[in-house]
Amino acid sequence: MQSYTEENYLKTIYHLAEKTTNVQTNAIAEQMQTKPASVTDMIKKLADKGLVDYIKYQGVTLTETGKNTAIDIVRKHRLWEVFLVDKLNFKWDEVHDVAEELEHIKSIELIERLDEFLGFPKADPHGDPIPDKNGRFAKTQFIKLIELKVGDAGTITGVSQHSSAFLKHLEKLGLTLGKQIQINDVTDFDGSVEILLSDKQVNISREVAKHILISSNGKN
Amino acid sequence: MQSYTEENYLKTIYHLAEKTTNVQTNAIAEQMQTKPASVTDMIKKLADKGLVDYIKYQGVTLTETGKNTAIDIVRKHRLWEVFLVDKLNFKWDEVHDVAEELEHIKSIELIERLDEFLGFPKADPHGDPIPDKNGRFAKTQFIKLIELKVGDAGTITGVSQHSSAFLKHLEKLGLTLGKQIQINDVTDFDGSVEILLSDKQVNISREVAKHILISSNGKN
DNA sequence: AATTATTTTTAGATTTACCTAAAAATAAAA
DNA sequence: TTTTATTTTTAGGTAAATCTAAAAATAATT
Repeated sequence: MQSYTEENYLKTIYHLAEKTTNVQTNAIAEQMQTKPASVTDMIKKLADKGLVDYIKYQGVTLTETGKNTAIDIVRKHRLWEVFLVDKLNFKWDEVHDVAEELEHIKSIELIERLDEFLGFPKADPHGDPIPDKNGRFAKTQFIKLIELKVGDAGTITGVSQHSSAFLKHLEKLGLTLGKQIQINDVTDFDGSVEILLSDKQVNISREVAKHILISSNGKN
Repeated sequence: MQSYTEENYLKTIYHLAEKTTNVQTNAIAEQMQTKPASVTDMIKKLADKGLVDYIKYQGVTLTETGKNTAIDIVRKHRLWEVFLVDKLNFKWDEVHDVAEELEHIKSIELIERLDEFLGFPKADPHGDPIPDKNGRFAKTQFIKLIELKVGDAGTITGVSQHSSAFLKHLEKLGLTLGKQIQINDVTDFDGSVEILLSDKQVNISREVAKHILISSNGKN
């Protein structure tokens, strides 16, 4: 059984490990709004519990057990987000903080039943995949919108940026999950992208285009 | 802003205050499965924060602020219980522990929306009243089943005992909330009560009868 | 390779919520 | 009204998760 804090460390390490194999102390500290010294302390504790492998000055990796625990927290977080949006009508930019608390509720039964109540969703409101109860993710084939060529079409199925500002911006432009889009043009000058969104012409900056994930319809 | 632990103390004091005005240190300790010395420590802290009035050796009472905080936690607890039973199909004897965790989730918006989602319920799965967002309880007129006379009839609307064993027992006898009952006889020998429950004759012990709450239909 | 900069760890403190054991206050009984 | 019993508090200590400041290891630069 892990404490609330230990769970947060595991989750953070899990997410950071998606980018680098050995997760650095400083990176964890920054992500968790704490100091490197505190991270070192906690890492030792997690290592003692067999949740991470740790070599001094070399960063950490999750053990099998640690990874499973982290995935379980991610699962809970994302299921709660679905609940908040689908059932309680929260907007996709409002759910993160509350889910951050709800993810630590311990009952397994609760999550099983919540999953069923929500219809076993495969993705959260931002398109992030929800692992099943065995920790397995459905395979997803995302392409960043920025990588599409003129003429390519697809469906918006995710975002790789979860800040409220970004999500509200997308909402205003009408770029929400499930929407069909087609690339009309890429501006040479600033790299902004002209897209066709249900007969409407929308221009988005290169920065925005980087963080929209598309699943292509057939040909690619 | 209170800690998880402080909230639990306030809630416990609130419940104990329903029986005695000045809540004793030992009573709190017993209820919270902790030691009197720890309670004294926490009481001082709560007093410093203006959440309880405290005179040494004389027990505590909640201040207005303390009481409002406690009621808010009770509200959350009971709404989550409704959610668990109505939406996730938990049994009424299975919800307490999970609600005990959920009640500490902080978002006000969450509770407002949950309340609406559940249809603004007035009572939890055990018949306990749910305060509205201003902390006001709907007036309830309960009579203990044990106090009814032969011939009296009414509806089961609550229980004053929440142990899993008791609730399962009631479930097995068919004595669930909303059921109509009538008193057929009270046994001289052991004080057990014969009741009529949808044409069936059911005998319940005096002890059980003490903890079933009835709202009488018209005449009383 | 030596120096400088960065990252990480250690050492020693602090805060929160506990604890045990002993002392003090209050309540009950002789 | 003493004595005894109960309740409550104080004193001193522990474990978890932090912190700051300083030391040690690693990485980058000249």
